[in-house]
Amino acid sequence: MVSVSGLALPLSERAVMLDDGDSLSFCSTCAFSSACLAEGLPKSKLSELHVLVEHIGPFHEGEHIFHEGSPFTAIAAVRAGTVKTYVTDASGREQVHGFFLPGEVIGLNAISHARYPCNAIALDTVTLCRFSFPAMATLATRMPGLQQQLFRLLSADIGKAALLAGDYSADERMAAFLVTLSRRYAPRGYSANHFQLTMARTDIGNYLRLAAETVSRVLRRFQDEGLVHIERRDVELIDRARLDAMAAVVLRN
Amino acid sequence: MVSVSGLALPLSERAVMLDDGDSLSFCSTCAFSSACLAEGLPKSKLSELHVLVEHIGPFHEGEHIFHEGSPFTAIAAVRAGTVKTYVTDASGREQVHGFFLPGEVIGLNAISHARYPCNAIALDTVTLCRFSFPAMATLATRMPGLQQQLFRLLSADIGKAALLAGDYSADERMAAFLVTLSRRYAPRGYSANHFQLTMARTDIGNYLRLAAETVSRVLRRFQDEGLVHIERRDVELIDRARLDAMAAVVLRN
DNA sequence: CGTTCTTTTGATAGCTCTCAAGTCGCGTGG
DNA sequence: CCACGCGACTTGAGAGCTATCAAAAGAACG
Repeated sequence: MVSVSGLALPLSERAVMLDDGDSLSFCSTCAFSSACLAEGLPKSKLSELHVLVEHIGPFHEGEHIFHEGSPFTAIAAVRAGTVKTYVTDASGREQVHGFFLPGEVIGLNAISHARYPCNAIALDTVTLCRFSFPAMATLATRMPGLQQQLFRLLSADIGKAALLAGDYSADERMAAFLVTLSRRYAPRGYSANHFQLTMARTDIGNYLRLAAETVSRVLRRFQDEGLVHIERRDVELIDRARLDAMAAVVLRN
Repeated sequence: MVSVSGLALPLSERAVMLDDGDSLSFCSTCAFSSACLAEGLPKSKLSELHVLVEHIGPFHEGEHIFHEGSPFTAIAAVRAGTVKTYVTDASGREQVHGFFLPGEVIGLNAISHARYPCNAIALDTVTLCRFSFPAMATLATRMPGLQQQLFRLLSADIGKAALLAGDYSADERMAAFLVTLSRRYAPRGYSANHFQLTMARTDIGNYLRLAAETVSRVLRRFQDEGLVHIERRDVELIDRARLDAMAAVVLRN
């Protein structure tokens, strides 16, 4: 829980990484790819965007990327690893807001209050692309495509937050969770039906608003019913059709 | 449920209202006021923004303002009345996403998919300020203040959606609902502790993810405990301190 | 190889939902 | 003006889903 001293504001203070040579293969799957890699844009503008980007990390499991209440300076795209965002309520219980996989953007909900409204922590080894938000907003006035992309990202996050707000059964929530993970992993080159959970059962429960025990029981039953095969954090989706059907109630498709 | 023919796309098709002379007193409480009324801006730019605005309505109780799946063209600020946004799930049950009071903005969650992801319906007589979004985005590239305002509005909506997603008791949800209404009415010139509910118990339940009967019971108990005085849709907050305390669990302040 | 955390499994309790009936208010029409 | 009818709201009883408490099994780590 306690952050390592000196890393209290890591998203703004961390040393920039040397180029690891993997930029391009990552960028093509990132949420900013259409802006970063836009082929129709003049090279001068593209380089302006790339100048904004700082590769930071690695953050190790349990390290915080930002804390609730810290001044907002930057958003960041996940390059590698998984980030969990969460808040701790009055009674000390954790409420997980979301998990962010490679290519996804953290910090968007901090714009309105100029402070991060939640904590962000690395669930495994995480590297990030950091974008100074003031600089990015300024650039967006000259790059309508970038502005559009930011509007779209923000708007999409409104919808994501609304999804889990519905009153669904434990089964529906769990199915939606698994299917969503699959749909986010697949386009990034991971297997759609076989992946590793990077978060604990407790985290899943705090995200889905279920007790960790309920998570365990539902997964057990899903396995008994032939929907999935699960061993520790290794997940294989077996009956994808039925899972999709259960998840559809939540995901609306 | 069925929209009056010819009004299927009212937000984009409705006739523009004549100026009712009340623009300024409304605008000062609207979410765009800082942009619309910005005093530091050149008059040329201000007039550009005002040109974007179309006053539309009135919509009467039960009339739809937009439908789920309709092409997204515009966002709108509520001028008068209350708007409810909702979706209907597979089993035919309504999930209310939010209530929008005068000064608040609807349609922001439609940007990412270029379609409205939910329905919007008037709970009483509603008038709106319509903003063509493409035009507004274009203007935002020349008005950094407007762009900032849009980013902030979008970002704030992410947080609003996340609030109700937590697992709170019926009492906490209801207290948060009442306190939030009060806090939104007050700065718009309404009484902070005495106001009318514009929505049915059913709507409140579908918003808070409670059965309508539970809403009724909780309100009854709040009254028995001296927290509020309620008669039909007339609400008076009595013990504001205790209500705030209960709501704080949800609202995080 | 012991310690610790994670996960699983079981038993019980509790909150809220569902079903059902009854009350109230309001608009309509006689 | 009043009776009627419909929808909104209230109130009660019982069931169900999930949380909580408790304990044990299993994996990870030094």
